[in-house]
Amino acid sequence: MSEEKHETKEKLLDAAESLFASKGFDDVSVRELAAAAHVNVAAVNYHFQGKENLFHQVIMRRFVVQRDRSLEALEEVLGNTREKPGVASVIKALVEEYLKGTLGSPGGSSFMMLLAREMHSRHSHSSSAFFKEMVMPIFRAYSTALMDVRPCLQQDQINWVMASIIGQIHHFVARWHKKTSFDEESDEVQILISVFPALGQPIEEYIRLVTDHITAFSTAAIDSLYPEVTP
Amino acid sequence: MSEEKHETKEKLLDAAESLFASKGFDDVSVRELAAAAHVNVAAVNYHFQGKENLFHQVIMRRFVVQRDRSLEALEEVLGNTREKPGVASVIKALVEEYLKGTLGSPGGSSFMMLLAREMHSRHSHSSSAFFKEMVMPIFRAYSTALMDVRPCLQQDQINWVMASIIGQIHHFVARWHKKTSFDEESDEVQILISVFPALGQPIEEYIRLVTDHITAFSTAAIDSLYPEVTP
DNA sequence: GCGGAATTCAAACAGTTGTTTAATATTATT
DNA sequence: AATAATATTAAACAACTGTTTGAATTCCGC
Repeated sequence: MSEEKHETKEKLLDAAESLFASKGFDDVSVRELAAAAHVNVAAVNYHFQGKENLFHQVIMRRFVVQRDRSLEALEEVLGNTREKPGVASVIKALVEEYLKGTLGSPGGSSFMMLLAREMHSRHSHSSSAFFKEMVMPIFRAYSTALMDVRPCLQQDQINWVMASIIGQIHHFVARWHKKTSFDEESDEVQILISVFPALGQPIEEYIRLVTDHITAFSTAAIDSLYPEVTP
Repeated sequence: MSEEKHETKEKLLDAAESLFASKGFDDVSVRELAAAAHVNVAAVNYHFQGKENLFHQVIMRRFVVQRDRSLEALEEVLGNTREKPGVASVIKALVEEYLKGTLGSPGGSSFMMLLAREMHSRHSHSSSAFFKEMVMPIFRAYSTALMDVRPCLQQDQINWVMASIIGQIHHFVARWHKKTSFDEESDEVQILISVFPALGQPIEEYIRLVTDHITAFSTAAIDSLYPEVTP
């Protein structure tokens, strides 16, 4: 056969990624995972050591690429020597890369929602490691970038601003997730779209609109609250 | 006895509110609920018709007061005839009342996180009704209020702005929830506090700081993007 | 092709889940 | 006080959970 080398271990990871994303950790049984991967039930405990660990590895495999893409996008903006980057370009890089990573691939939004959901639950597993290795690097990189392009910003002020931006991003991701994970014709989704027409657009356009809004909104706030000191 | 009239139905509702809030829907068993309410297991199916419905009624009972408080707070601001209210006062009312309602009472943050979590899950039950009766009224009331105090704002622009504000609110609620629902001494919480010192404050101070920040941040953005047309 | 390790498999395990049953107790009505 | 409606109870139900077992199979270096 062609791709016979798809080991059961990877078949499980793939099936798990898709299933966990769409139904959450608790609502996927080990048997369901095994069936979707065309694999025996015991495989989950043989290759990984239990359902929890499988979940854990699924999360890691996916989020590592998101982290690296975010950091690369920032470097690209900062390394653009043609013109000195401003607050807007840093924010735009953060928002755009995050949205592309989360909403760009199929099931991406579900996956990020799942992550958010599971991070606030008693499955503390090594969520601390996840936090330190995945979340913090992005946070720090963009914080220092902001400090570079707007030197008058205090660390304290940056933390508040970053929180506001990330809060907005999550919210718009959640909105898209709600639209796609529910029945498109359902009552609730209809109302949601009617009150927020951007949701009716295709995903690329939605990403563009949201990126532009968050960037404009946040940049305006920063420029107004912490204006650049003119030399 | 004094308050003997505590029917099992209400005892169950009380116990369920507390338990659901701290552990989520799936992680609370019917037997656990019954035990906490000092009531027989079957009571949950006799008085309500299954666990799902009990959960549903718990949510409603709690959120109705939150909705009414939010609407009252807005009326109070708008009815203040001493001086014409501005964008800032409307936003402040929205943020402050929401934070007080969610973080003010014990287990409040858990409850709102639970709500957010469960709304994006296959428990579609009549979440549509919840959306229409609880979320939309608040959304509409504050939208029209914003339009009143800043007439040049288009409906479309208001929707974007409201999304940004609500996104920020949820994020700060989620941060507090994470701090309180985890072990205070845990690795992750320590990092979180170190990177965001406001979390180390008592809850009243946290609410005040967050309210002021979101209000200032969002007002600055609105004033800059959609300035008042001077007559 | 043989032998030993690595993998797959059906079956069983030990719990827990939400819900139902049928008997009992309580309350309200006549 | 007797009757009917309502509540409460312990026990059982059937279905599902994640995990383990031990035999059967496949793989791979020799």
